[in-house]
Amino acid sequence: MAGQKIQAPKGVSEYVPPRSAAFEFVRESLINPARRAGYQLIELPVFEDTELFTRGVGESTDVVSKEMYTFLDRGDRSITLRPEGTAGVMRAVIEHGLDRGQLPAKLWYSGQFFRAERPQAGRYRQFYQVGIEAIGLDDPAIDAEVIAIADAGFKAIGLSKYRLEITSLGDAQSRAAHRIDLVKFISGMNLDEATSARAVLNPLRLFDDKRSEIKEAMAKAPLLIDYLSQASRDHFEQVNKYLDALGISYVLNPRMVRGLDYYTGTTFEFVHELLGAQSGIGGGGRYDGLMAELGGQGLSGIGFGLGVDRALLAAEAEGVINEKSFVSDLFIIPLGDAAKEMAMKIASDLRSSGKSVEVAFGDRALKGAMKGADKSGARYVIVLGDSEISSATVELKEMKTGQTSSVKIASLISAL
RNA sequence: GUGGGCGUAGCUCAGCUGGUAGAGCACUCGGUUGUGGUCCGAGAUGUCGCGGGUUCGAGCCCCGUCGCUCACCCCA
Repeated sequence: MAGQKIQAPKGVSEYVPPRSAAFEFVRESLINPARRAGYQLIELPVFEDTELFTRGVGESTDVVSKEMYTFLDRGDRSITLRPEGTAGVMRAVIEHGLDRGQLPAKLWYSGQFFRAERPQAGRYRQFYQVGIEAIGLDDPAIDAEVIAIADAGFKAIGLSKYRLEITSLGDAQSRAAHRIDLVKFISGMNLDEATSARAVLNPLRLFDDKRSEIKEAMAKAPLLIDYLSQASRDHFEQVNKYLDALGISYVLNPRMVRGLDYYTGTTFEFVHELLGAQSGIGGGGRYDGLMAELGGQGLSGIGFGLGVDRALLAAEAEGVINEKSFVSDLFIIPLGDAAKEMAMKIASDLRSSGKSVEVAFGDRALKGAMKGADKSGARYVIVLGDSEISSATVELKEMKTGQTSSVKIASLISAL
C-alpha cells in the first residue's frame, strides 16, 4: 500500500537549507548581546501546567482565552504548550530559588512557542523567540539596558528600518485611576457588540483598533501616561534619560497596547516598517506583580521576547541577509577504495584539530565530485588517488583562485 | 474564529472555449582515460493537494476536504 504523504501541521514555521543558515544567523545575532551582558541560559520545558498561563498571563487575554494548545496528559493533568516565555521563566526562578542569590537574576532563553491562531504573514502556530528576563531590580537603568540589548540584536542582524516605541503603564494605582476615566469615555461611544465586549475585557484595546472611525473617536480618549503616579513618572523619565545617553532613538507611544496582562511600568515594542500586518518584531516590559501572582516573593522584573521568524522576514525584506551558509575548509575527493579509507582518516584527524572537512562519498565521477566541491563552497579541495597515496603528497587546490600547490599529507593542517 | 486569493515536476511557473501534461532553473551522465564555476549534447522526474460528482472524456466545470497565502482579530 502506497504511503500517503504526511504534511507538517498547519501553520508551523520550519527552516530547511539553504534558508536555515539565515535563520541561525538571525537567532545567534539576537542572543549574543544578552550573553555579552552577563545573561545566562535557561532551558525550560515547552509544556507547562495550564494554570501557569491562566494565572500568569491572564485569563482575559486572547492568548490564554482562545489561542492556547491545551490538552490532558495521560495522568489527566491539564497541560499547555507554552504561548510565551516569561511565565515559565518566573516559575523556574521561584522553583529553583534563583531569586535567593544575587539580584537581579539575569536569564536568556531561545526556543519554540505555540499559539493556535489563524496563520498569516509572520504569524505561525509554532514560532521562535529569543528572550531575556532581569528579575529583582527596580533600577530604571536595567530597563534601559534590557531595551538596549534588544536593539543591539536587531542592529547585529543589520536591520535599520524599524522603530522603538515606548510608554509606561504605571503602577496599579495609576492604572486604576485611568481605567475609571477611560471606561467612562468609552461608554459615550457607539460601539458594535464585539468591540464593546473587547472593551469590557480590556478598555485599552480600543487604542489599538485599526478602523479609522474608532481611531478618530479614540483621539480624545484619556491617556494612561497622564495618570502616572509621581514614582512611575520619575522612573519612566529616568529610563528615557538612559536611552538618550545610550544613543538609542525611540518614540513615545502612549497608545501602545500589549496583549499580556502582567505588564506594568516601562513597556516597549519594536516595529518594523517593511513587514505586513504582523509588524512587531519584538516587545517587552516590566511585570512587577507577576512573581507574587505565581506564589513567589514580590520581586519586580523586566524582559523582552523577540520574534526570530519575524526578524528573519524583516532581514530578508531589507535585503541584509548575505551570510553564507557554513562552509568547509577542505573538500576531499577520494578515487578508489583505499583512497576512501584514507580520506576518512584524514578528515577525522583534521576535524579533531578544529578544521571542517567534507569527503565526497558515493564514488562519483571526478567531474561530478568537483562540482560538489564547488557547490559546497569549500575553500580548498584535494584529490586523493593511488599516486597521492604512494607519494604521501597532494595537490592542494584553492577553489577561489584555481591555484594549486604540493603539500605533504602530514602537513595539510598547517596549509589550511 | 471571519473573509479574499491560490494549490500542475525539487524550485518558479505555463497549460487556449473540458480531449488523458510542458518550460526555465536545479539534478544525473557525456563532450577521450584524474580536477569545478562558462558552453554544447543527452537523460530522469509528476497518481496536475486529496475525495466525490457532471461528462463519451476533467489539470481545466461543480461540491467537499486538507494545506498555503493575504487581511480582520490578536501578537513575536
